[in-house]
Amino acid sequence: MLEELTSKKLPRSFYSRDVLQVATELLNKFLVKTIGTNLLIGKIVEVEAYKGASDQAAHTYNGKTERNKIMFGPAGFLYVYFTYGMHYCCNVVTGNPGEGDAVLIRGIEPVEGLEKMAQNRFGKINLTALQKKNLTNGPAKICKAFGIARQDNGTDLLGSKIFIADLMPGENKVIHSSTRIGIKKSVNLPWRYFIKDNPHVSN
DNA sequence: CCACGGATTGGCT
DNA sequence: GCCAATCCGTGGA
Repeated sequence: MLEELTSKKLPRSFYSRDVLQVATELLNKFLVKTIGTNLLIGKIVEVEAYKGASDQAAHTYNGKTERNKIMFGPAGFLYVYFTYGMHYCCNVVTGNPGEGDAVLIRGIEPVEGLEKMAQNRFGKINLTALQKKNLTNGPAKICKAFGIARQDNGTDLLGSKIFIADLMPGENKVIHSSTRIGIKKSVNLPWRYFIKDNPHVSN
């Protein structure tokens, strides 16, 4: 299982492209986190692109700081930030070093490791229908379920700890786009992408 | 040095 | 539908 996943790991060249291109192509890919011999796997069904130079909503818009420096680094690394005093969200860095572009992962369909995700999110295994629906349909929920936090900021997605794999190449689902959620600047940019009718899309 | 508010969530009205 | 929770990075003084 892990060997097959590893063989389908996305290469650096996948991430080193325009952020909008990477964002749309991250849909239907599989986020993998290894915890010892256990695996957490989920299909990415909703993302948002943030583009440092031209996007006032991007954390990198006003230049490099201690907090956002990973976003200014090379593509294929994880940018994890802490917000609202209690939540973590994770992004995939794209493009060229110095650009400050990244894709926020906002919605995931659980595939493997359901019990571990449930335990991480709600502290129990048997979930109500509502809890199942709310397991990974939001950026901070995903981080909680996957156990992604501060210590994972700057993780190389070409390593073995956290990576993204193309398990079902050619799968052709309908992709929609819209404006982004929860921001107050650059509100009109249509840089949110999601798989139509998938129940694990937020909102 | 300090005040502000955020790429959110969940609980209560 | 509304709002509190809860922290720390950021930017202005």
